[in-house]
Amino acid sequence: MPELPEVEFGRRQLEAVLVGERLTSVAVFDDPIVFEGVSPARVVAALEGATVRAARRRGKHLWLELDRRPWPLFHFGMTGGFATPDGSGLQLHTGPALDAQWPPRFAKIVLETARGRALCMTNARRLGRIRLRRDPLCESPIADLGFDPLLEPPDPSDLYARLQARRGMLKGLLLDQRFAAGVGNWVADEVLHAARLDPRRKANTLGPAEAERLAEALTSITKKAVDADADADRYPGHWLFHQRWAPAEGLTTPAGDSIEFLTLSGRATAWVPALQK
DNA sequence: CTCAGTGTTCAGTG
DNA sequence: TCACTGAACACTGA
Repeated sequence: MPELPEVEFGRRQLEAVLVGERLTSVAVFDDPIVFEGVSPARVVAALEGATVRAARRRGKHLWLELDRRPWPLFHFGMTGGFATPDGSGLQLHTGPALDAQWPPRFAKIVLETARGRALCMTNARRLGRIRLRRDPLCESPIADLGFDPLLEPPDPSDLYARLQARRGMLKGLLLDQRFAAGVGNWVADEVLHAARLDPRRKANTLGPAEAERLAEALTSITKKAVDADADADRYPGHWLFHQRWAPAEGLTTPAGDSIEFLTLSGRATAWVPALQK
């Protein structure tokens, strides 16, 4: 998915549909990959009858706080999202848009509540994971995450110090979840675009002023995307986002600067050489 | 048929 | 051990 903005959208879905509700029916689709070998029976036993207290997010990870443990964790990998029977929900890379079909294609788990609400997680490419943890913040994988730009806006001088200790390219560093949690491929490019930094720059070559621009961009880009409900149509028109998905036709920004496309740190990368140094 | 792809992990290297 | 790179994973849709 699903990067920080889309995952936060998912958290709000969980909150709106499930918080305060008792889970009366849990249907699990047998998938040893998505469930990491945890048996369907164990997942059902953990959730059925429990009441949802809260929906939390850190980086690209989501979890539900229940009135008993363990708690379920959700990670989407590169595809999927949550869906409800009314056909709403944000689905990424799952092919056809949600339709009347329920549960939808690629459903991995369906949760139903005592008051008749329902929510389902889909995951077409099976790179996502559903896990059970007793204390998510203190256990892998969430315990290994770096700062979340929304939950813990980085202090510019702290960020500068951490950049000094890194020799790799900014692009690769931003994608490292132990460095900054929730930054994915398009967010990384958008942040570097906003901070006017070349994605190939080595982290330890940045000056304090550049580190400050990076810190500011990390919070402002993620905040704006979340405020727009991860709806690309509501993202500011000058964002690189609008051009990066169609390189063939969008080789320049609205301002007329050319956009460069290259694979960096193994990911498709877009930037504007005239602006990003 | 081939290939890219909004993520993560692991093996290999320095 | 750490930091970094690139391949692998699994699957859909163009």
